[in-house]
Parts: sequence; structure tokens; C-alpha cells
Amino acid sequence: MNSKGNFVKKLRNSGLRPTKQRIKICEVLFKNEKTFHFTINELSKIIAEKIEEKISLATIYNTVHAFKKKGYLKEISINTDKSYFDTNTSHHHHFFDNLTKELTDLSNEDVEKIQINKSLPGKKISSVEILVKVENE
Amino acid sequence: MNSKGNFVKKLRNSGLRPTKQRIKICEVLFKNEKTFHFTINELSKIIAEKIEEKISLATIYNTVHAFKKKGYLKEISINTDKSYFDTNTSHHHHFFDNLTKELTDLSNEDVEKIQINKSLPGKKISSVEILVKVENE
DNA sequence: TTCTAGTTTATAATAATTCTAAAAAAAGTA
DNA sequence: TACTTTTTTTAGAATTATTATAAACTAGAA
Ligand SMILES: [Mn+2]
Ligand SMILES: [Mn+2]
Ligand SMILES: [Zn+2]
Ligand SMILES: [Zn+2]
Repeated sequence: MNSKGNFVKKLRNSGLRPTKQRIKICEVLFKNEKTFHFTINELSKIIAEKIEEKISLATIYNTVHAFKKKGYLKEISINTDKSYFDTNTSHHHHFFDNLTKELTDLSNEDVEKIQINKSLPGKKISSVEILVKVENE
Repeated sequence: MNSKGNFVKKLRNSGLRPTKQRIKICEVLFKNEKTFHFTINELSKIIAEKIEEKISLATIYNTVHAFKKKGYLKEISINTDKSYFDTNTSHHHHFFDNLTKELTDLSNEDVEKIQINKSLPGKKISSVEILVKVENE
């Protein structure tokens, strides 16, 4: 279903040239329908394992940021030393386990509608995200 | 109101020795009742300006983290290159302007009650925070 | 005052991220 | 296709935030 042809289309549609490296990264990110969260370092390790050729770290950074800009990836707001990205680009929220550093999706439906009764002059809301930190019971 | 004697008490109460440096940092953080958000670098600049003596960056890091652990400061979850801290330790939420990098408080009362209808096995919720990203209208 | 554990400091180390400039690849053109 | 132009990749350097180290210093107790 998500094969090379689709990746090329996906890239073309968003004005990105379908280079060999970008297609490889697409394979890792989008091949299976299950979405996941990752840091750049984790992604780089997965790529190193799954793909025969190596892709430079700079390219991984560049590509991930390009995908983010195009809306193919989301960046998750957590205050840690590294950035977390998400292949689930739908609007949703997160659990974060500070112990295991694990992120878990919290779907939009699992949260009652959020109503913000304040606004900032001259500004409009671009996103509203909940981060639920969890700890061991 | 918030004078040296109080800082010493505050520090003592939380098992921290009232050293010269920590009291100076307290002055910057807690002297005026108005709370604010800061990065370590901003804090370090404020200290350099307001206080005659210089305090090493390591001490600032250590002290801020000690205060955080003791609950005198909160760390805000935003994915940027630096950590944001908050002298407002009450439960509240934030607006974040990605352009100006400015954080603004969103009080608990400004947000309708958040109801999470999902839980993770063996985990309990330790905090629920909303980050509202804003952009120019 | 003396002793000791806790603290500060300068500095080095680490680690995430970005920058750079040259080489390689892709696209465009004829 | 063959040539030109544009974009991308790459290795490595640079930058920046943060943490670790280890020696000098200090607060507080005895
Ligand atoms: Mn931290
Ligand atoms: Mn980033
Ligand atoms: Zn997610
Ligand atoms: Zn705040």
C-alpha cells in the first residue's frame, strides 16, 4: 500500500524532490500504517539497521524538518534534551512517561472538548495541545 | 515583604543552605510578587545586570534545578533549544508565541475543566498541561 | 575555632543541532 | 543524448545548551 510509488507522489505533491535518501526515509517513516514517535537519533539508528546504505545525519535532520514543514511529521512539545517527532499528524495529545521517556498517543476523542476563555490581542490560536505527564502508580 | 530573611527561611524550609549565591538568585526570582518565565541564559543575564558579583553558570543551573525539585520553580514543556522555567508554580497553562518565543500564562480558570477519558496501565497522572501556540492574526 | 559536609567555581566534556562548502545527483534544455 | 543549472547530500566543523569534574571555599555544628 505504502510503496515507493506512493512515496514519490507524496514527496512530489509537497514540492520535495524524490531523492534516493528521502525515499529511504519515507520507507522507515511511512511504510507501515502504524504511527510512532521518534527522536532524530532513534530514527538514524533505525535507518542504519533497516537500510543498507547510510544516510548522513545532516540529511536526516534536513529531511525531517522538511517533512515537518510540509505537515508530514509533527514535533511534540516536551522539555527534554532532544526533540520528539510524530508520524501521527492528526490532531491529538500525549501521555509522557518521564521515567521511560515514552510518548503515548491520547486521541482527540479521549479528551473532552477544550475551551479556552482567554485570548491574546493580535494573536490567533494555531494549536492547542495537552501533555499529560504520568508516573508509576 | 520578600526580603533576605524570607529567602533564608524559604531555603531552610526546603533543606537548602542559604548561601550568598542562592540568596542573590532568590532576589532575582522572588523579590517582586509578579511571576515571570525565563531561560537559564536570560536569568544569568538578569543576575549579571542586577547583582554586582557574578555567579557561575554552573551554580545557576544547579540552583534552578534545586528550586525546581523543591517546587519553587516549574519547568515548562516547549520544544525549543532551551528550557523555560516559571516562577509561577501554581497549576496553570501557557500560550506560546513561536515568533517572539514569548510565554504567557493561561490561568486554570481560563480553561474549562479538562477531562481525560483514557489511562495507561500501572501509571497515574502527575500533571496535565495545555500549550496553546499562537501566531499573528 | 575547628571540622566537615555541602557548595561554588572554572573548566572540560558531552550531546543536540546547525552551518559550510565541496561533491553528487536531479532536473531542465536543446 | 549532452550540456547546463539547480537542488541535495555529505563530512566535518562550529555552535550552543547542558552536565560532569575536581579543587577551593563556606556555612553551620561541635
Ligand atoms: Mn532539564
Ligand atoms: Mn527544532
Ligand atoms: Zn502522537
Ligand atoms: Zn507560567
